[in-house]
Amino acid sequence: MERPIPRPDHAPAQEPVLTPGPAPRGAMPSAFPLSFGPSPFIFPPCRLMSTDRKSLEERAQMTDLERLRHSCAHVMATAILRLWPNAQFAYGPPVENGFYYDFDLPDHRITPDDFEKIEAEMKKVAKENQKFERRVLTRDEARALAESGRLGGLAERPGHRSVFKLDLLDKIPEGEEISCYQNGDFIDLCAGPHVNYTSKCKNVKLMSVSSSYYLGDDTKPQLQRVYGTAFPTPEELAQHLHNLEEAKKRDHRRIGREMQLFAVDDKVGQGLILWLPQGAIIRQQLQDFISEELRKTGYSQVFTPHIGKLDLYRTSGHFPYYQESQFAAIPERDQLQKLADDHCSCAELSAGLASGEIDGYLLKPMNCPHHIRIFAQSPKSYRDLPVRLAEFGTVYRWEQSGELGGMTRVRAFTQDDAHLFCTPDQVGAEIIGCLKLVKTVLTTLGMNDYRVRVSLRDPDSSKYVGDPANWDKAEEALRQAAVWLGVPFTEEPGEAAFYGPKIDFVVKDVIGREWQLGTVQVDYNLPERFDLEYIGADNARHRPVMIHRAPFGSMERFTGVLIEHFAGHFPAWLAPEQVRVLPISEKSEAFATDVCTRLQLDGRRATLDATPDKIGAKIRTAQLDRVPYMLVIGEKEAAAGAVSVRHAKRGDLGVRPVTEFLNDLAAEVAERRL
RNA sequence: GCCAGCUUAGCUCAGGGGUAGAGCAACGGUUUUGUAAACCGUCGGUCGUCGGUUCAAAUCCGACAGCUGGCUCCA
Repeated sequence: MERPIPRPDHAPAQEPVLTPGPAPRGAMPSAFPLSFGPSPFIFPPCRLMSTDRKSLEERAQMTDLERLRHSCAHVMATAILRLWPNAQFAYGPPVENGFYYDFDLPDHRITPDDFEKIEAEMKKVAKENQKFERRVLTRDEARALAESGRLGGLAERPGHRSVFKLDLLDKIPEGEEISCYQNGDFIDLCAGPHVNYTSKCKNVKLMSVSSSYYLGDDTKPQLQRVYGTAFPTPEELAQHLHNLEEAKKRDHRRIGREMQLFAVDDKVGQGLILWLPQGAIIRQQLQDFISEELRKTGYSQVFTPHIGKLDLYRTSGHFPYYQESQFAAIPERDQLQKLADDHCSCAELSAGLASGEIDGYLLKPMNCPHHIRIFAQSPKSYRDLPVRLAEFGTVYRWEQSGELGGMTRVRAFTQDDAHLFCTPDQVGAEIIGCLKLVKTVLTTLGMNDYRVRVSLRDPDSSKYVGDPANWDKAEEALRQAAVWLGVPFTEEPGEAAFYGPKIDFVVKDVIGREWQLGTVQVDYNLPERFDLEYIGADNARHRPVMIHRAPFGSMERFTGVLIEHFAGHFPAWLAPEQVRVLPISEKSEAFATDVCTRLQLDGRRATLDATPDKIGAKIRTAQLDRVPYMLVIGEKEAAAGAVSVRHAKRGDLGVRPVTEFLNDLAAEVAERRL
């Protein structure tokens, strides 16, 4: 899992760049400049997880619900063993929405069709009301049980050692207490805690089956994993299942299709988002909003191309270190032809591209090298700093096909990117500036349900680039900025990348998965690699500090999260269609057309529903299309020069003069009211 | 990439070795309508693609593509 940490003094070309090697999985390596780390910025499909081993004390702090679910995992294992006695269990923790157990079962593949059978067996185990009994073991006793196949089994299983339990046993540090839990015939290596009797494990439902690698490591054996959920009462279980159904209705993929916001077309390619006209409106509004804020806060907007020379990314380090996360390099046409004439092999081509003997281009995985070269276009004085370069820059990442899906896990995405070049003394103020921007935008959108992670350096380590005094200042600035934000935050020492500390914003999607949105990262490394400098007040050359920031990560992911946040009911300023004018009959159609035209002239996105439907049907259609404002117009309104206003969420708002409605809506849009 | 499940009309889905089904949408007509569904009719699919088994394949088998979930929130 640990990757070598690229240091500026390492020669990139000496790395074994051509051996594909295991792709980084799960927690992405956090070691690269801006970065292919667990940042969105950065890497779309990264979900968050901690890799620290929990202490026994921490484990004992399980909530009651977690304890119940953990016990349910044991009950499920018991049931599965009754059906397939040869199952080898690995581990079965409680997780956020339930529990799972990983096991190897060579003679049978579990499918959802088996759930009924397993659940029935689980109900029997619950009915038998077995007691969960804890026993402390010596390492030798535990080992003997595992050797006989007894651990994670209903009986001794000659010839079937408890292989995973043996391995897990080895992972328990010397001096830590080793214990097992028994319910009925089932004995499992387990730190606990558990509920007292299996009768508590009645309200259970198996949810899904999947595969997983042992320890999440794709070089280890592949196991089957069954997910389940459990609650103290049947009512809570039913409520949970109901909530899941409701959540599915807000899934951005479903709403995106219903509202025709975006599409993924397999003729274009997996993980490549097509913004449909309706979705493009939303994105354009968001970008306009962000750009407006950037102008107010002293950013300069730039544009850069979608590719750059390979050498640029050799210098930045992206190409050598993250090759497996990028689209393949594009060789120069002339050189390619020459190589073809020489009957050069693909291996030679790869090696040539890696070593630099063959020139080429790369679809850009990040915007920073381009921005760095913009900074370097002219000599800089300390008076020029900070330089803030912003771009809605589209970047391309090679994700494994199984990782792709929706707008949150894609292969091409547009970052609301910016790079700030400043003096070490300016870092604190710049960080605060970034956070203010984030807060402005998130507040405007009513998104208050997020948390923040502050990644700090490990004080005992010497692996970091840059002056420790500057790190201290930057870390303190990040911490203060997090406090100032006023949302829950955690400080995570040792989680900083080698090149600088950072702050990440984390939100949950409707299915409860956590995603990183934005990030603000301090970088002492890239200025070094690109030999950036400015002339200080002392007339000497100094190295600037860079800050990477993408408050929303990517427009794709952010829009996906927004769709779910609003369940498709966007505020008027974002809504693809803001107003639908609904004449009651043809008698009032002329006036309705007039109103619609006035709305359009006023800059509103308005349409007229001239179908022969009755008003109830028109309202229903507009409602299902999630149009925020409906204007009902009959003969009364036409006579009075008025409209009857109905809001999709707030219902009937009464009859108002046309001009009043026009002005109010214009103000609502201009102020970006929710 | 790997494992599992899935792919039938624009959408949601039923069916299933022997002439392809429903609702909604779309289109045409009748209705001139007051805050979440008027009525009648019409159109629409080589059942993801390719190959195999069979007298016969949407159905069974295989490959491929795509979609969905998962791939240590540690005994």
